[in-house]
Amino acid sequence: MTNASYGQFCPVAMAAEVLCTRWTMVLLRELVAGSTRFNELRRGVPRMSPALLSKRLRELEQAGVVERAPAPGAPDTVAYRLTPAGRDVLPVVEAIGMWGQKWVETEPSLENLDVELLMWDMRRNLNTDPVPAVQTVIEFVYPDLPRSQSRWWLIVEPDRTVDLCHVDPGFDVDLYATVDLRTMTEIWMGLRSVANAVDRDVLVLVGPQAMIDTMQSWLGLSPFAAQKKLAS
Amino acid sequence: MTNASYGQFCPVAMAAEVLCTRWTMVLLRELVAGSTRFNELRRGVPRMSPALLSKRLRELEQAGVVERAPAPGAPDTVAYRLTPAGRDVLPVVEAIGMWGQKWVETEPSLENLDVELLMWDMRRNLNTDPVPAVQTVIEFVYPDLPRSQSRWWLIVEPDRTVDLCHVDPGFDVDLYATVDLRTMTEIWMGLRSVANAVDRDVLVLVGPQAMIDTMQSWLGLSPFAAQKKLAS
DNA sequence: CCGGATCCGGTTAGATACTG
DNA sequence: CAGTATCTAACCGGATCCGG
Repeated sequence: MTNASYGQFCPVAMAAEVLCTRWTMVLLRELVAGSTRFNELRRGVPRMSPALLSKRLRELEQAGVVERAPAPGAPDTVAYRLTPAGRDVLPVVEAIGMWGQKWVETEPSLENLDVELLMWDMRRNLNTDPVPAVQTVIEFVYPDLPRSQSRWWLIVEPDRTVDLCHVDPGFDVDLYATVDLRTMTEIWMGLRSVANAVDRDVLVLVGPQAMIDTMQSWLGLSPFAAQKKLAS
Repeated sequence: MTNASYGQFCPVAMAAEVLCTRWTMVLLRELVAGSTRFNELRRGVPRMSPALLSKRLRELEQAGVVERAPAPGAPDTVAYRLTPAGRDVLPVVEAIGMWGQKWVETEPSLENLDVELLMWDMRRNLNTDPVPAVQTVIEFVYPDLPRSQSRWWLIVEPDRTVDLCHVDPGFDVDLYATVDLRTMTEIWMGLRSVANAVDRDVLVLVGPQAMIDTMQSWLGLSPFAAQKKLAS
């Protein structure tokens, strides 16, 4: 209907009609990662226009990949959730991510840094297991960014949920990390280790030695890290 | 350059910029399957315009996924081959194909039948192991198609190479298969078994009983069959 | 035949603003 | 919060043509 189809009965072509339109795979990554609200999805794909996002969500709904439902707790708003078919795109997203991590030249895309996207992803992928079971606050300071974007707080609650603030929440800070955006992005992508960044003084950590020593593990990294090199 | 990028450093987004533009995944399927020549690729994606095919091949070359080289035996023409990065898209193509086989409604796409595409894929995916090591000729007759498209010959040479003809090659035929295009497509996609089609008289096989009995295995099916149902 | 290039009309996507 | 509306730029499909 909206898309002219590839006109093939091959499963690859049939799936590509649904999954390989512009922005769709990136949107699916957001859904797989657990975002459900329209504006939550928008934060994950900030350069996608809301009109196109709305259109893609409707197409995915039509294809049986997502379903719209009233949001729990706010029945007058909408939550988008993956159907069983949608949850089954996880292997596809993983395969694509693995390929990208292994084979795409990172230099050009390291020009497109976005601190909000980075912090948002860190919030989502933080590995809370090694973090003590009391409220823990980590402040990130990016001296190279304008003041309005230079300070971020990750708050791990005792129940292991993670909050992200970009205004001072007023809690005591357990660990300070001062770093430039590019370095932090490289670490998060698995292109560089915490230890290496500390050694070269591009990442400065202030806090309990135990947290510093385990940072590499609780950072969690992107699900695609460990795929390539650690350019050490 | 040609595509506005997603502007994200996430591996999924970076890979999707390269792999998830229109027609690209279907083209990669052809390359993974072993096609190398421009017009050979065109036969695999008959509804893709040659201009766009040319453009995509250049983009994939630029991305390090394919490489152009003089064709062996015809040095004034071109062969497109996958690089190591290109061969590594196989898991992606497989994941997408598996998802399509499992989750895409087949009814609409069964409207887009194409006998040439089907026979071309059969030629490529025929499992020659169970076929005797002498020249073996199988004739497919599609009574529902116009005369110019109704008869096809698959020739398995003693060295296990497979040729496809749509004009009578004049060889003795070992096995005749009379079938309608939709049924044969369903069988090839794994949506229906040979035995079921024979039972319902929509597939008529004439030839040695041994070949008939093993047809389900030497047909080979698409690499994605066996993923779902056999709607029996 | 092979390997494209060129032109043109229709569709899709991006940017920005706005609304219930 | 959850989208529309509108306008413009980019892309795509289809046909045709061209040099070896």
